[in-house]
Amino acid sequence: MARHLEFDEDAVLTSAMRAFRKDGYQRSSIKMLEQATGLSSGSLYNSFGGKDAIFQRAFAHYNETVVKRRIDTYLAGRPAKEGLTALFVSLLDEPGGGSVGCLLTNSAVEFAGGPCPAEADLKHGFALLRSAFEESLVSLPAANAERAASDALRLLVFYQGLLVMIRGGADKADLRKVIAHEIETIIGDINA
Amino acid sequence: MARHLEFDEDAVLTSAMRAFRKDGYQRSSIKMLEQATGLSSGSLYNSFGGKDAIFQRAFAHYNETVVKRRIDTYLAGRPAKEGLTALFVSLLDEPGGGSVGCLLTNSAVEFAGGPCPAEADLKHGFALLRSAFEESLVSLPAANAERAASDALRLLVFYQGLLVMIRGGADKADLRKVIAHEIETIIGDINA
DNA sequence: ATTATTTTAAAATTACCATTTTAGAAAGGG
DNA sequence: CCCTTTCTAAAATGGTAATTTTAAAATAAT
Repeated sequence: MARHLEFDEDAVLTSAMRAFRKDGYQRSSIKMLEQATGLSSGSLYNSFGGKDAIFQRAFAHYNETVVKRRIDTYLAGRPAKEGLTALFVSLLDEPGGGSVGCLLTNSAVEFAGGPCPAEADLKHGFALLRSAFEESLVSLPAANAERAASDALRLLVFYQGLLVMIRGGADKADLRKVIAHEIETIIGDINA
Repeated sequence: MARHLEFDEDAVLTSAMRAFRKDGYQRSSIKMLEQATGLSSGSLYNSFGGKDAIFQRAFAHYNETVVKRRIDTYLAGRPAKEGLTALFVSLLDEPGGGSVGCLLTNSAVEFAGGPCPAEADLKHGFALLRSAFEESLVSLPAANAERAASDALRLLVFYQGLLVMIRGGADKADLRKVIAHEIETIIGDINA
């Protein structure tokens, strides 16, 4: 047989993920991925197959780590209002002021013209968030299943818009107020 | 003196705008812009200066035509609820099912890492929408100026999120329901 | 220790991109 | 009618992209 891989795949995917989050798929060149991961292009191609494949793996890694952790940290076993507010506010306070970027938002926009190399992961990421929002909402005492499903999508729309406006340079304090209003009215409406 | 321009600048900007909306700045190569506009690269460079300049001009054109027309068509002299609903729903029904894309959304995301060649136009486009939303909301009988300003940003966040989710392939009927709920609660809240 | 096999690094390849240059065609003032 | 200016088209340039190939280093079973 032969030797083992010399690098930690998880660490490489995390680095690649960071590059894609910050600069998008197209602007992240192989050269930048070499610098970000510490691997040479030869190793990257040998280990993953190509840029598309690296992106796909990094995207899956994003869903499994960033998205799921975010859901777990803020929503799991917490009252809906408190958890959702904390989750949305946390988007404002990301290291670098949200400048890391959301792979879901970025990819939905970047690949709107054609197919995304991680199409399934994109859909899956959206579904993860939507289900988590829905689960949080149905836990409310006065919850209605059908309405929770619709409001979960509404929160997802709001979530994506928030990330766009953060990237667009909107004022953080203003957005904080907007988050409070949005969540209050959605939950207030359910309880009404 | 010398001869005149042989093409219609407005028509060229409209074509370039369409290309940028559909494929973004980076993916719209000069070759594609040649095909879209019918001009050769020589003429494009001679007339506009370069890709950045074409983008900037196309962006300004987008604000002046698409954004302003949209505001005028749906919000001018109409009750807030009716106008805003019509405006947001119209995003779903764009030719190609919203696949043309919004230059504001796309650019905010595409240029989040660095500077946008049309930075001022990007800010201006956001401001146009935000002011229009605000104006629509302050016209409500029970309006409060401060709250209207905040709710206008909230609508802008929602607007951007909607465009992301349209590009991300969300179900149109579901989004229609979400739009109705969002506008109803914002306006209901003001009247309450 | 040898050898087969894989990893790695670096150079080579191929393609495309933005831009410039060059050469030629088309005005409009004199 | 001519000649300068500006427009257009096409080829040329320089850079960078993704990927492949080549060669060397490393490893693990025999």
